[in-house]
Amino acid sequence: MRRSSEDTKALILAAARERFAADGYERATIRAIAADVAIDPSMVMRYFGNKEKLFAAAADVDLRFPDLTGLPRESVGTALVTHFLDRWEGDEGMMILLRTGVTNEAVAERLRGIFAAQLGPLIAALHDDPSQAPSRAGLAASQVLGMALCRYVLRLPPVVAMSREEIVHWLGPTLQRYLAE
Amino acid sequence: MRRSSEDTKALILAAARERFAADGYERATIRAIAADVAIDPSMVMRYFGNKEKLFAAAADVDLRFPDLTGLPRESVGTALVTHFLDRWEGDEGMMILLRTGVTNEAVAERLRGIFAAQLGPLIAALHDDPSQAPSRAGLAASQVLGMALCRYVLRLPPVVAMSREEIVHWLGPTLQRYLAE
DNA sequence: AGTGTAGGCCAACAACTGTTGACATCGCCG
DNA sequence: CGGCGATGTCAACAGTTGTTGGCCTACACT
Repeated sequence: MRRSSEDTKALILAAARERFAADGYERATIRAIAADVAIDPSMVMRYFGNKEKLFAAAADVDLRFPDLTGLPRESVGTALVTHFLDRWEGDEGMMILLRTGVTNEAVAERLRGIFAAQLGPLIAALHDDPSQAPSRAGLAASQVLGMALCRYVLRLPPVVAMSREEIVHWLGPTLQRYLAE
Repeated sequence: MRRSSEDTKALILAAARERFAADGYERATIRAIAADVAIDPSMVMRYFGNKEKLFAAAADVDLRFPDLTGLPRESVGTALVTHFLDRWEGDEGMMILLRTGVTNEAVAERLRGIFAAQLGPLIAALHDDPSQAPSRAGLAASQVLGMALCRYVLRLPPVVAMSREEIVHWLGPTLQRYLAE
């Protein structure tokens, strides 16, 4: 029985996500991805055109920011932390963006775009004076991304060892202050 | 007039630092570094053996943590922020470690070592109950590294636009809470 | 002036990369 | 049964990378 075109395309994409998340853009080779699916590298080219397009498909993730407007104002901090922990542990998308964004200017630009288009407005809606919103969003991003960096990328042992509750307990008030105070 | 051996070696090292800081390990090629110094790539090999050793020389940075024990207890937070801002703006060492540590396991391991050997004890000395020190150090690292990531690596515009004073104003209390409360 | 040597260049290597085009084979449909 | 399109393989390409060894050449010293 042969696989359908869509099936192998999905297999390739899954393998590519893993490789890009684990190794970054340069070290995730098309040959390695193809080997993971036990397939010829030329298949990857046929289905995705070239490496850049394959990466674009693999890195097409939706941050799915939650709607904070319905929440009691004093709990936006914890809400954001828990959401991001879920997001990071859910799939490899976040890891891909961070691992590659650090050395790939195009991805960094994309992160700036996501940040400005999605997180900024979200924060702006919370506050009376919207002029402070970008700075506040930036501060929040720094703490959230820093936690992700230490826990999921650099794997600092004490940070890995912390429970979700501990992280929420410590980061919640920080984000609360950055966002709403 | 010919250059002395030590001179060119220093030139190569300086160019390597720039390239590794700007491009990361993979994309910083020996040929590019050599071209920056207007020299033949084989010279780089002669002076540093191979690329790994060149990188080791370029990434041999000292974090130079400050001595917090003499400080009034309530100002350790701001002291740590200002120190790290200085450190990041001083030379390329920090940038090299972060850019490469994200995709290079050996550098990540080294960061874990630095963290455990230098930041951990520093924090432990501040607190009565030393069992909490690793978690606290991890939290502090997450905020400091996250700020560096957003400001110097990803260059999120609002974070870049913030002044040193603003950053100290916002991060100081956060670190103070993580470290000493 | 002759010579040894430190500093530097050149050409080439093997390995690896993304990418391409020609060829094989399975399975459906007439 | 025969053919044809979809699925997949093979071999090779051109470029880049780290790395090597042989060669040149300016300069200090006798």
